[in-house]
Amino acid sequence: MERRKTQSTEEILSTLKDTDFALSHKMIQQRLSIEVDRATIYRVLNRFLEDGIVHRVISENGKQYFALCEDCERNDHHHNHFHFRCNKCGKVECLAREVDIQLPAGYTAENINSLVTGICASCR
Amino acid sequence: MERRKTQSTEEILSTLKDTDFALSHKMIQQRLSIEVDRATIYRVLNRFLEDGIVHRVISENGKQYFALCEDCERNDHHHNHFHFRCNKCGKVECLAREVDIQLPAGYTAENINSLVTGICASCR
DNA sequence: TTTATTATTGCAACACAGTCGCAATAATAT
DNA sequence: ATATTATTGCGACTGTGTTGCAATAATAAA
Repeated sequence: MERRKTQSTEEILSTLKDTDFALSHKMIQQRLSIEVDRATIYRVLNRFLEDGIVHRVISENGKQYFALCEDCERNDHHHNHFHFRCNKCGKVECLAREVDIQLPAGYTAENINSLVTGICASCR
Repeated sequence: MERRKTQSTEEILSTLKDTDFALSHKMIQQRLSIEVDRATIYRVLNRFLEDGIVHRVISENGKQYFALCEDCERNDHHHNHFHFRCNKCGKVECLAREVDIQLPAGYTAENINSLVTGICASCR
């Protein structure tokens, strides 16, 4: 199953590259210079996820937000950093701070989703 | 706006008390001995939230899970603990470990949602 | 106990996120 | 230029959570 270079994927990727915070599918759609179907955006993003190009955060509003991976290798992701969503401007940022998980004995972690909501510095 | 003691609220509350992990609205509905409308369950839970009786976690599946507050005062909540959802049995547990938030300068936190998914000890 | 007040409920309808099947399209290989 | 098949758009669908409204029921007052 090879991946093909299409206008949609290119556009979505460059949108993500142009932004230094995480985006919901809707935010992405609005920023695209071409019209792309909702379902397609989700499919592209899910492909990016599989390929380790982006990571995903779930916010308290139940929505998915996507952001480019910074220093991830295909099989060595470290997305155990905190995220922050501003209740005013709605931006979801990746925070530098890492989450140090210490699970009880016998528990194994597969995924971490850590999000703090509040007011960001520029909205204060 | 006083609160009234109804069969629904009593049932939902005791369901939460009987369980040592967080429940989705559906899990609650299934555990009730009486039939309660979906909307009512949500309304009751949201009232509980307002009153500081329960706290809510959002999981990676986008669903809300509710659990009784343990040592919370009405105006002094500390829900900055981690949660864990098992990918096998689906249980969402509150972990003892607290999250120590250290936000960048100028940021203020209002809410924390920290969830780790994986496999729990009993499902391993 | 009866009556009045109003919080709560059930129902239906809704908004929204995310997914999926399918036929049409377009990117790559031949 | 042609064949292959990944990708797309469309529509339909599932599920979560919310809301308006009239009916019900819990409490207070008489």
